Amino acid sequence: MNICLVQENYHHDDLKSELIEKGLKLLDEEGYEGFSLRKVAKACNVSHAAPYRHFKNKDELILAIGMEAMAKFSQSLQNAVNQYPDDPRSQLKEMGYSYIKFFTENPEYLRLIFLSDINKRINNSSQDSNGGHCFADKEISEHPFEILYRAVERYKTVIQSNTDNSMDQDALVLYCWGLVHGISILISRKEFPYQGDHLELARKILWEKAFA
Amino acid sequence: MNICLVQENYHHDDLKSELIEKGLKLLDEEGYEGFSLRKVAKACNVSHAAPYRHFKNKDELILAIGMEAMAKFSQSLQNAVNQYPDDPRSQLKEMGYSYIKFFTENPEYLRLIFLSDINKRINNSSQDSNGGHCFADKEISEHPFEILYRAVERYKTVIQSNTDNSMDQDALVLYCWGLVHGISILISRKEFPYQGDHLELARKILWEKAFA
DNA sequence: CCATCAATGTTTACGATGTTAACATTATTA
DNA sequence: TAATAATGTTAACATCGTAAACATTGATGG
Repeated sequence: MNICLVQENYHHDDLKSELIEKGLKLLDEEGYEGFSLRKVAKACNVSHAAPYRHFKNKDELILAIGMEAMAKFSQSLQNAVNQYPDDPRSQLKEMGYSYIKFFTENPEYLRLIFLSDINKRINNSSQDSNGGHCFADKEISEHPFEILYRAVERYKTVIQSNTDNSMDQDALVLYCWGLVHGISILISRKEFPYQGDHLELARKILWEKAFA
Repeated sequence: MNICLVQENYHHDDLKSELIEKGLKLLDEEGYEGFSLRKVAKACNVSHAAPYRHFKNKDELILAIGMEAMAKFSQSLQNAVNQYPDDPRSQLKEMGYSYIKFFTENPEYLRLIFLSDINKRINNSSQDSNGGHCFADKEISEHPFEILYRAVERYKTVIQSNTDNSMDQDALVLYCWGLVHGISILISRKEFPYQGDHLELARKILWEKAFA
């Protein structure tokens, strides 16, 4: 009955992955508050203590789910950059737009990343041992922040050759990151009252003002 | 023993206020995760079911606490504006700085406002009946968003007379709000890696770039 | 091929929590 | 002063995270 290419685990073929997958689904359906270990276990047809064989506790499972979301996020940002191989300014614009679009389309991911301390955990573990290029055991390109950071670096060379803008790198990164992060949150959480296409408005801001 | 000017309630003089007050304290001390109705009740020397006489459920208490925080926040923004009675640009700069400073100094408030759906609740209730100038039964000046919105309005008249900046009001508000909101979150949650005075960096961004 | 063992899943139990219902007490008021 | 509404308490229940004891299964070495 159970056809599976990679029979990594026995009893339940790769329960670990299924917990993450079903957990992400539960998170989407019931939101962060409605999320519980026991529900995830039930969704996997498994006793409520089974997850403890794969995750130290609830936070560890949420962290793993967050890694999954973060990987998709990184991929989305990287795709945006790749659209403009030789145009740092457009790279940054498109990446900013993707940033906002991602969280607008996945509001629960935003909650997840905000609530769990994923970012801090990732930053810590990346300093530890593996040079910062690994999300737990999930093979992944990069931390979203690194993608953004380097995009800003390239952007900086462009705007400095044109105008004599003297913002240093740190300030510029905080400016760019803060802007897209804040807009993402306001739109995603529907805190910005506006009758119209929020994403279009955001796009206009990035293209015509912030990163123009 | 119990000396109190306003004996609003009997058994326990004004338990409702004390629940909010002790709740805010608990939130500061133990964070959002460590917050529980029963702990708050215990902090007030009251049975764990007593809060239900004053709040429909846990969320309602958290909402009330959030209102309290929001009122402080509004006050902080208003103070910033008042520093520059006749200079819209400086008003916006100073308000943006206060915005960031407030959340940097009260990280738990940020979590609170983010986690509870305070903003949405306020927006809804402000459309209902009272014209948007009331936080539940807490008398308060204004919703922080309104203060910001009107500051941007005034700012807009200034920048349009100087340059021919054609951003419409909505875009400009989202730009300003998103920027300070995002920077607040990144700094408050220590997600922005920087060895230096974060607040100074933020101030520089607002003064020399974003709202210059 | 079988015995051992580690990996994985189950059952049971415990304490904390949110919530409700039934009851008790106090302040207000008719 | 009696009735009533407001407020607080106690008891109970379901859910939850977590841990310990136990069971089962797949892998491994003789």
